[in-house]
Amino acid sequence: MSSNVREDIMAAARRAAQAHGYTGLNFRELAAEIGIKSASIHYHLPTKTDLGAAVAKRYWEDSQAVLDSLWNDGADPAGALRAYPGTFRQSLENGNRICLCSFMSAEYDDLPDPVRTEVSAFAEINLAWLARVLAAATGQDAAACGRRASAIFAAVAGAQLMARSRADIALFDGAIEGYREAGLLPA
Amino acid sequence: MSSNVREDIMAAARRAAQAHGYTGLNFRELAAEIGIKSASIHYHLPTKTDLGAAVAKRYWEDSQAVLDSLWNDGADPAGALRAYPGTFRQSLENGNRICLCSFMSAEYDDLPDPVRTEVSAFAEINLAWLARVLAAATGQDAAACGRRASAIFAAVAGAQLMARSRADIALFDGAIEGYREAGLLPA
DNA sequence: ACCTGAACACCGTTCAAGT
DNA sequence: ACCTGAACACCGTTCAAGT
Repeated sequence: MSSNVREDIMAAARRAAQAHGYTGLNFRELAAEIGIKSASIHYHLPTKTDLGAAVAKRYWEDSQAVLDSLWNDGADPAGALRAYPGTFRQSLENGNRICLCSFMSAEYDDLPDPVRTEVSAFAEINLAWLARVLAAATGQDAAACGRRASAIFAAVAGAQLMARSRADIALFDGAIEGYREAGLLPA
Repeated sequence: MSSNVREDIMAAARRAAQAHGYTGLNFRELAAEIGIKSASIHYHLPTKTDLGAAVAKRYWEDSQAVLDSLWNDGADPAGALRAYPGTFRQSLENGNRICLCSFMSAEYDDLPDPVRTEVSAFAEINLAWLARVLAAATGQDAAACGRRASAIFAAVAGAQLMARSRADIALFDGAIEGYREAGLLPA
């Protein structure tokens, strides 16, 4: 069995980053949580940049898998669209956390390039998935689906951010309901 | 003339917080920008909590004034609604910055209570303004306008965040256009 | 292979002391 | 009233030494 420690670091760093961001990530707290010394982390992930990039990459890979399990050229694209906000709701359920990439988007100015790359990838896979689902659900052209995908992605991330600021998941549900009533999301 | 220094601190802190957040706010850089020593800032704003709360309070007060100048029980509520995303666009135009309160919403876990209070106030005045404008524009009941206000506020903040993550203001415009096409915002 | 203590250079925050 | 020196706590990183 190869390193469980590296996986433990990745998991703890992901949870921490979803609550405190890249800036708020620190080796000493991470190490204490895992039960090793902070210097040991550097054996697995040499620098903070490496850690941040690895965590963000894993994050969008996991998200990609979740989205693919939700819909992948199958039936019921409208149902997948209806379920999409739920993938963001989970972070709030999990200790009022938010999307790792939303937090890191705010921190854009202070992000090393390798981390920025992975944050962009998260947006890209969400946008691409939404555009494909929208095309299947509505039959509209690629440009229209792209704009709509962009609108839905930004809107759902925004709802999550607003809910976090009050530590109230009902605010998330309210905003999503508002999107449905307005026609941005399917009822 | 009372303290210009305090105003200089407030202005520099606001710009910094819109780019680096509350955590990224630091006395030494602020001081260097103003031309005093970092310890001197504490004479005007005793703690980082005081600074953060003062800056966030000023931020929503200024926003309130901007919104009131945009619409205050006058004619053309639909026009005011159309202009609303522009108030968020300005931050992006200003060095790819974002709403101070969006950044601080992400940082919720690390915010002292007095700062949280002012962050909440920003959301409240936006929500209240939007609900009033929507009521005037659509004639719908208070509950429906409240949900719609919540949806618009979250969506516009989300569009801003997404645009920052790519340093591309066209992504903001694209998402807003998507909201219009979907019917969340008036065309 | 994997972990650690100790040290390094650096930085934000605080407060007693200065003028 | 207004400002600062200096101490303090904490950070990411390195590296020699340990198992």
